[in-house]
Amino acid sequence: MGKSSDRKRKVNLDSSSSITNTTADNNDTNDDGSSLAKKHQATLSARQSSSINPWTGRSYSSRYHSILQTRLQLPVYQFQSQLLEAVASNQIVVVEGETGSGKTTQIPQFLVEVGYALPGKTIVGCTQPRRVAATSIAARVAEEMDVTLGKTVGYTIRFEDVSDSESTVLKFLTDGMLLREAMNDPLLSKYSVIVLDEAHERTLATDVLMGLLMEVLPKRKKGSKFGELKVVVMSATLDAEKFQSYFHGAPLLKVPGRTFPVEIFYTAEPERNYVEAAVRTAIQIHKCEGPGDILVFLTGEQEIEQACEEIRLGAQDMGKDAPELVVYPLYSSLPPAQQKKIFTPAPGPRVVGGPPGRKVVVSTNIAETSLTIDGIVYVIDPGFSKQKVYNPRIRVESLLVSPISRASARQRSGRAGRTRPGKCFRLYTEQSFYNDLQETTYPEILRSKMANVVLTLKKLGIDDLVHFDFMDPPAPETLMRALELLNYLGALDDEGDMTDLGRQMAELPLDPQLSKMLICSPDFNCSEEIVNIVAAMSVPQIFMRPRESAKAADEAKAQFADATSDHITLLNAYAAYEEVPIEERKQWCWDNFINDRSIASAQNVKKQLRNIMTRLDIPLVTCRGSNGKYDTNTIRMALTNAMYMQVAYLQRQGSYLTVKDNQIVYLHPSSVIDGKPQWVLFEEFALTSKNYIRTVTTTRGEWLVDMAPHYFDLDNFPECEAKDELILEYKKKLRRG
DNA sequence: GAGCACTGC
Repeated sequence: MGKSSDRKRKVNLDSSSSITNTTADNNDTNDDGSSLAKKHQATLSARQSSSINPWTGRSYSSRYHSILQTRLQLPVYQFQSQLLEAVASNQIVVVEGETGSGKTTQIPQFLVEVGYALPGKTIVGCTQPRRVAATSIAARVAEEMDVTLGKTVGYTIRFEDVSDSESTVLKFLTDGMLLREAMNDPLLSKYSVIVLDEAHERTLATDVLMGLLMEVLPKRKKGSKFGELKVVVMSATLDAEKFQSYFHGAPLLKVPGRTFPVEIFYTAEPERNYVEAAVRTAIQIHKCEGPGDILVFLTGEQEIEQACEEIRLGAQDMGKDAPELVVYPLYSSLPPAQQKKIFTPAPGPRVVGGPPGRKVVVSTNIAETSLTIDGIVYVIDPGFSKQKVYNPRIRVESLLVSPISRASARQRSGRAGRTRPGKCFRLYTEQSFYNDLQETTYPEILRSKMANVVLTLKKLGIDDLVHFDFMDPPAPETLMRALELLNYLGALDDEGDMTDLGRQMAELPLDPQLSKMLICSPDFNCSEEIVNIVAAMSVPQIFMRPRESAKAADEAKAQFADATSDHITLLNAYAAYEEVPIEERKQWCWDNFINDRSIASAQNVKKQLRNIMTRLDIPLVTCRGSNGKYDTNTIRMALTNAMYMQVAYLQRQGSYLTVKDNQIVYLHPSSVIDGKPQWVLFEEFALTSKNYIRTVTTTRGEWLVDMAPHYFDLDNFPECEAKDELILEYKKKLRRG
């Protein structure tokens, strides 16, 4: 885009509105922060007294003015000029804002109002960890600015881009989406300001973005090719200082929130059974405390359903005269209709003038950040949640019930004070709170496999991973494992440089093994089948198995079963679903114990993958014969080709031993695999009552020897039939030359 | 013979 067209746009903008561009140009090199801020202030005053909306050129609606009145009450308004001054004179500013401060909706607006964005040229971007947040905040802000969603204000999430390159000046997007954009535009050239919201959550994407910004900011100083890039990092209280020091002493602005005090109670003694204690406490509150709803935090579906049942029974025991108590479970795999029930108001009194009823929500961590329930006055916090842990030694990611952090505990108790003063009952001792709990939850980057992150960073042009400035650097062993895997997959060469295959893999929104599987699948003549398998594996569990109808569910699944492969079973179910007419699909899913939300999102993923495949020139070919049957051998070969490092072999005792790590594992009972094959490859470990491997496909020694001769170290193999078979295959291979 | 916390591309 030439300079003259830029100038023209600017002129157009200026003539149709009162927006002036004091900083976005980066031409005002003589200005210091405070004079810029004064200009901003003048601009804002002009704006606020105007009756014409500069973004639309139309008069403001009456709704705009009424919303403006409430906006002006938000605590963040007191800090508007301070913030703008800090942003004007610094590249990075850290904002610490409590809930209710209004920072998320207002700060991005302050920035566009003073001209940081130029329509069609630069925009202000604001990241969110979750899609719902990105879409709902964008909608709210569009309403506040009295503009059309998708024009002046927009959002971008996976599968959905509601923004416009010509007119959008403020865009909300998920942190993962911004990372994707960075892969094609490493200097983030279309952004003039990036607001990283909810940075304290420390999602994988936020952490990578922060490290990336540390590299990008020196290249986006004033006067650089794409102009100056500003960054506003927004965090909840407590760890803002950590962000400040990470960003080399960037100014820190503290914005107070607006919440009510919450009284904290601890138990005198540690509780042995936290579910039972939580149930007891809920009943106790119902008996003894004033009106107000209760929120109970537990760790998983089963625990929650059990606790709900016990609380209902406890309430029944109180008799018909006690006020009514309604109990709702809440976890993510619950159908949306049932999730919405938590918002139904608590029941009224049983008799006119009597004490009102009460609502109890028993929830996973979803209620800690993702969902806010109004009217909660009491919180019960047993102090646990399920957390992902990664063990690089055995290369296993698993879910473990673990103690929460003090930051989480404070977040949970805060849920009691959103509408009025509340109480929080922590089912552990005060001593335990201070001595046993960690201050903050380990960031996700320290609990995850790094293969995908490493691939992303390489694609972003960052070669020196060892010196990449992570806020919390992952363990060297975790990085080593990632580099090793990517080398095995052929994404990185022996020097650690990205290969053409690696570049293609980075384009796909998948784990590296799955990317490789998809890219190489045409070699096995089955990319149509592999894209279905990969899509079905990228979504939550498709086969449902409710405890009360386990047998029927197993029978339904058996119709799709392929005795050699859980992966192909998944493929059969998915392919059957696609054959069903759209209007009958919901019923079909119900009849066949298929999770309809899940399989529908698999279809979305597939659509996206096929678009990328077209772009990368990966042909779509099928191994389906004229009889409609798959050549399952070639599918299993395609699986083996990408997953030979996740292989286990049968031992005499009937258990399996993983190659390289020598872990004893067992076939998961949900597997449809027939008998005990010699060689299996597996998708995941499930560390529960035993070390299970889940989603398993039988493979063959000869394929492994063909596809991954370098991977198998026969000298260190225990004596077993699998080894004998492998040796035989090697000999055959030698003879073949 | 069993259990998927929560996100995201």
